[in-house]
Amino acid sequence: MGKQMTEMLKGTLEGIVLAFLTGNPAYGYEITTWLRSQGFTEIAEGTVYALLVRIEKNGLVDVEKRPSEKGPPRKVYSLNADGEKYLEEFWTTWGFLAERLENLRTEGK
Amino acid sequence: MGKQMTEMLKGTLEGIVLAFLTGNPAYGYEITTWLRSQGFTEIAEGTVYALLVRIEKNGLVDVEKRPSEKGPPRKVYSLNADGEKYLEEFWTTWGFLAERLENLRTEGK
DNA sequence: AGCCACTACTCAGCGCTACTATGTACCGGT
DNA sequence: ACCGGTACATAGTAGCGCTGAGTAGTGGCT
Repeated sequence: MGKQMTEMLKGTLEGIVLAFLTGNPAYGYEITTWLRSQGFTEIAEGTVYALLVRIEKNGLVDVEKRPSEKGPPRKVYSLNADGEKYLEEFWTTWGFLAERLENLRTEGK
Repeated sequence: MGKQMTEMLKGTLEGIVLAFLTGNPAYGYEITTWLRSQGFTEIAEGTVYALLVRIEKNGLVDVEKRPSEKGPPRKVYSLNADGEKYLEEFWTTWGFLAERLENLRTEGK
């Protein structure tokens, strides 16, 4: 993956996943597949699982184990109240940053 | 500083500084002051100087030492050809990310 | 003279996140 | 028996921004 993208994903990947989870419970493998379909073709599986462990530990998601038709049981993650609040803050932070950068890109300075 | 902002700045702060430097040579203290005026009130001085050392080492900027009216001599940084190229790639990367996030925010998924 | 504020740069050590690389495990088709 | 697809896990690494401290020069105030 490009080094720039790797660095830029820090902080944003978490928001992306939480946003995807909004009203849409999903499991790790599914999230990875979705990310790839969105153009994040080089995001490693391990990265996603590590992120899921983290947001679970931080209490942003609820987890439910479900048997799979194929392969090992799935861990289905869904956004809880704390996660929604955290996601709101994420959008605020990102909104500020995006606005500043958009200004820089268009105006020059 | 908010933890989310800290993480999100990784990768983007560099681009912000490089963008500021476009056609506008500046020194560390000046850049710090400008960042604060842009709303990045909590970015530490040390962070900026470390970033400047890094982009200099990576050959993205040229440096010129100039005496100051007040205080120690200034190190004035200006974007060079490699820096401009790097900045272009930054905008491409950021553009992709911003588009994906904007979709997520508005559409839902 | 002594003190303080502002200007200006430096550096060691830390925390966090994404990546790399590898391993485990279940199932179906051939 | 083997392979490919599904599904999860984890130890170790690299990179970036932050913390906290230090060094130095200038000018103003008392």
